[in-house]
Amino acid sequence: METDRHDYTEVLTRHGIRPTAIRLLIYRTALRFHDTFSMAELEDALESVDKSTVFRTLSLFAARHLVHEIEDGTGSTKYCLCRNDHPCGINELHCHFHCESCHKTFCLDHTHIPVVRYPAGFEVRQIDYLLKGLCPECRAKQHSGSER
Amino acid sequence: METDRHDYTEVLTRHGIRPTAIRLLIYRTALRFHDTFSMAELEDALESVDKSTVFRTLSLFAARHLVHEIEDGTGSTKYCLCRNDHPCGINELHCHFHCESCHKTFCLDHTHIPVVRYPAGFEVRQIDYLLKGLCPECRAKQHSGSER
DNA sequence: TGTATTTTGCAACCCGGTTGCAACAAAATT
DNA sequence: AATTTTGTTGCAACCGGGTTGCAAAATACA
Repeated sequence: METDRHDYTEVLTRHGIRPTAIRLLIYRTALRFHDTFSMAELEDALESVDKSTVFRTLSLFAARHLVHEIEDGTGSTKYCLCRNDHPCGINELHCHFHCESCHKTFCLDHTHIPVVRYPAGFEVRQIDYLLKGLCPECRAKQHSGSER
Repeated sequence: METDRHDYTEVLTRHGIRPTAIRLLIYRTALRFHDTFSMAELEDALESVDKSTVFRTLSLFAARHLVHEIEDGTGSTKYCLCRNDHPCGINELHCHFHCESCHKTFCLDHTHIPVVRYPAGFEVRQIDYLLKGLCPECRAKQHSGSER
């Protein structure tokens, strides 16, 4: 839980976001999550920031391609920091994995989304690829249990 | 808007679902949608059935693999009838396309989801592949307009 | 036909997300 | 530096899709 004192002003400005104190704080806090996080989780980690501010900040970050939004089927949007410093092209997107047991959603950073051939006429701007099942931990737990 | 009088009792029973009058009605109504539909759309098409019943019926259908649930990022779950008469394997799933302009979600029935190589330890049970962008109609409209 | 079980409708609720507005802070202007 | 303008934040209220408890109705079963 060490506090990151590095200054990310430049990161925000590069994305066309005004680096207010709260935005920098939110960005620093988001960095602590290595996989995805929800608005609520970020809110908890922040304590003193209002939920509407967190919401608006994440929306802004998403619009400026600083975070990705992920629908993992739980009904609550997840976010993850984009490690690229430019808007991700279709070929740079990575897959996500949602564990149906512990409900964590993982970034498979090294697993790129394969682009399918789709019918003519459609214009694709974004792709989501979501695997669902059991994460390694939950799988181990399950097997060690009643071996069902 | 013709009414389908065919009897789908057998379809439901084959999936382990008791064929009550309402469930048959809901199934027949769902058949009228060629792409995906939301709970609300189905409710409208049904008129006289309560929303909780529609909800519980769709949940049951989904649990019994009679419909697929699709998260298209709008926050409202979409459904589509599964045309297979057995639970779809990982290799039988199809992609979906969500239009960011008209907000319709299409089934790309003939575009199967490519299965990626994922890190060891994960157990995959389900995959969602969602393309987002403009559907052919909206794309045409946009181009014919101010040609921006 | 009477009893047990399941399904349905109604109403109320939950909760993540979203918005209007006033207070506040930062930036631009004089 | 003081003032005006613009953008940001917190608060509270709201919205809407989804979900649940419960009693009534329908269905299965003895």
